[in-house]
Amino acid sequence: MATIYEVSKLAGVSLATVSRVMNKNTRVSEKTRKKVQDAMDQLGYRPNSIAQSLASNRSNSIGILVSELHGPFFGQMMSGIESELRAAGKHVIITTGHSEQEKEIDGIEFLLSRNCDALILHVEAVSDEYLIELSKKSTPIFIMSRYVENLKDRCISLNNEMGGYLATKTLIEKGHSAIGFIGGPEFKADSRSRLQGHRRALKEFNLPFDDKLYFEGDFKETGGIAGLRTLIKNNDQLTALACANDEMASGAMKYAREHGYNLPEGLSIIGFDNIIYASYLYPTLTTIHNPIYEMGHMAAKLALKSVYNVKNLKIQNIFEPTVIERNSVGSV
Amino acid sequence: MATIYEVSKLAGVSLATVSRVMNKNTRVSEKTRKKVQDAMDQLGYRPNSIAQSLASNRSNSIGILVSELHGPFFGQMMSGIESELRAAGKHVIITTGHSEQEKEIDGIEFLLSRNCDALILHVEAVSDEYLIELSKKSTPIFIMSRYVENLKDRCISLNNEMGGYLATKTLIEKGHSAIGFIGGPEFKADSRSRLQGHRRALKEFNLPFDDKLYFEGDFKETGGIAGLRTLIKNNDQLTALACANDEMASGAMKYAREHGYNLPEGLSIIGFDNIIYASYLYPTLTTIHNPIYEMGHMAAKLALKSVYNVKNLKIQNIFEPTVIERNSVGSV
DNA sequence: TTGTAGGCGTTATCAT
DNA sequence: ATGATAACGCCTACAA
Repeated sequence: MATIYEVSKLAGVSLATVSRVMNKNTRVSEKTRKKVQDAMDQLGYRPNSIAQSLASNRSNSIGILVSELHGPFFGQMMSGIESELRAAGKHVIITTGHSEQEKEIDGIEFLLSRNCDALILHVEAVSDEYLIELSKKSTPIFIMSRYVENLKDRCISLNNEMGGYLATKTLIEKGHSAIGFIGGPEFKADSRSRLQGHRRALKEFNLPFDDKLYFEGDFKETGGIAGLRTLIKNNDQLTALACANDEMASGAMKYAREHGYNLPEGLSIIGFDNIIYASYLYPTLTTIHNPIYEMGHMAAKLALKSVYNVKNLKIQNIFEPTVIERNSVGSV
Repeated sequence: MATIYEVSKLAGVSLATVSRVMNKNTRVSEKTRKKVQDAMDQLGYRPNSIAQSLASNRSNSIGILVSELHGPFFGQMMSGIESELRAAGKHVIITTGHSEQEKEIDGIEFLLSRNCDALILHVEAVSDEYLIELSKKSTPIFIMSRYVENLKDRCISLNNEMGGYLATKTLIEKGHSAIGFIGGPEFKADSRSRLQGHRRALKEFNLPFDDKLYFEGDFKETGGIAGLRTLIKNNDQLTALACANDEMASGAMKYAREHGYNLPEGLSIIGFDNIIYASYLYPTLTTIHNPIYEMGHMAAKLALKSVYNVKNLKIQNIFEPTVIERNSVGSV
């Protein structure tokens, strides 16, 4: 790879001048600019961004930490962030935390060591305190899909409580009263909020919260299967089920169908997230829309605004969920 | 952030010694090692990997280029690569090409400029010649899910032709003869191979290939919908449909159901890829398994072996597809 | 075993 | 407008 030195030699100018035409800020005469440009083209010169980064303490790249690289949720999120950033000429460096504290911290430190200009984090295992400490360091951090009070203007999150509320309310309004709830892992704040919303809806309609109708799932298909099996065992009067995400809803649908339930007549199911294939399921899944792609965009905008001083960006920190009515919920 | 210089000062040793304890290769006395380690801990020292990379011309990270960050296919692929690499202490830098030549090249140059030790590419728009040229440069490249004859030992790919063949053969053996085929975009090599396999199966069973029963889709749900609509218009005797990927199969299933077909009695559908939610569909989708996660693992192993000299890794360049029988294909 | 010093490819601060 | 030259933080011969 050609270096700036060879370019300067071929163009007959100094290193500094070459650097100047690359970073089209300072003034260079049109004539020398052309000379340099020609030399660059001729040598097929590409700046070494590592060296740029070391010298300028700027990398034009933003670190992203997600729990997993697969799955519709993270896919949408990463896409949202990347498309916005790429349009602004910035790059992303993605790494994973696997929902484990040690790996999350490890990932963050990797990103930091790569001189990222900012970090966009979707972390689940790390504590609020850790994030607050981290935010005091020089690299700005932004938090996706999690609300930390002390860092609220750096968080882009969904009103999960409202989502949980809407899900259960939707079922109640269709006449259901024996409603099961399959939640996510309780160590995740999202899970707790969604459950809380469920409880609020029950309360509002004077329905009791029954431990026997609650199951702590894993946000995966298996959790939906195990959950429904358990809930049915606990209460065979069950007519409706709210799941804290669509994967679990899909698992529950599968279990229900395999055990002779007609959907939605025999059992109404509502999901959460509105992941891409919710509409591919049969019956198509009624669910709570989680605008994660838009939230990714917004996190990117927030970074662009506060790190690169891009102007005219309106920031919205909290997104509201909406009900997507499809065919998996029936009236009783 | 503390630098190596501060560590050396605090520990009372030279820069070189600190560097040595970091890169635990050369010998350092246990005593000084401990001194240095203590100084590091005390300062919360983290090496700046940018500087390391510039100085050593090694980044311990591997660049990955995928078409999109979302979607089950790429998710599985990235996960496969990342998990293998992470276990070996290497990191990934992911970027996207969006199936456009310019963006793919742009992405590759970004990765190159970040001093990646190797590149794992899933490129669709760039030419074989470009890849061959690229492979001559100093950064090794490995190619996912695409077969380039001159670079065959650097390719990890699926036998797509066989997959296409198996899909159609499966339908024929269930008694179908009026078989539609919704392919992927023809500029993609995968699409062409799958179509070719379809034609081979037809030929083997003495069935003619009929232009009216072929539709060039887009590998998305919409392609399945548009495709089935067109094929039905062209031939109302259609009893079976092979789709070049599961997304299109899912679109076709949706269209079919909305137009009064019973599945699979009225229409048999087979997909391709066996993406995660193929088994969530109703009826569960019979499809061709594409072991993309394993292929990701293998690409990572290939990189580890040839770039970092990791031993005892068996490399398999071509993977064979298998038929996954579920419930979307019926007998006629 | 440990230290010295030059170099990695840029940027940025001075001069000129 | 352009050119020297010192950083940036680390690695790695070469010396000691």
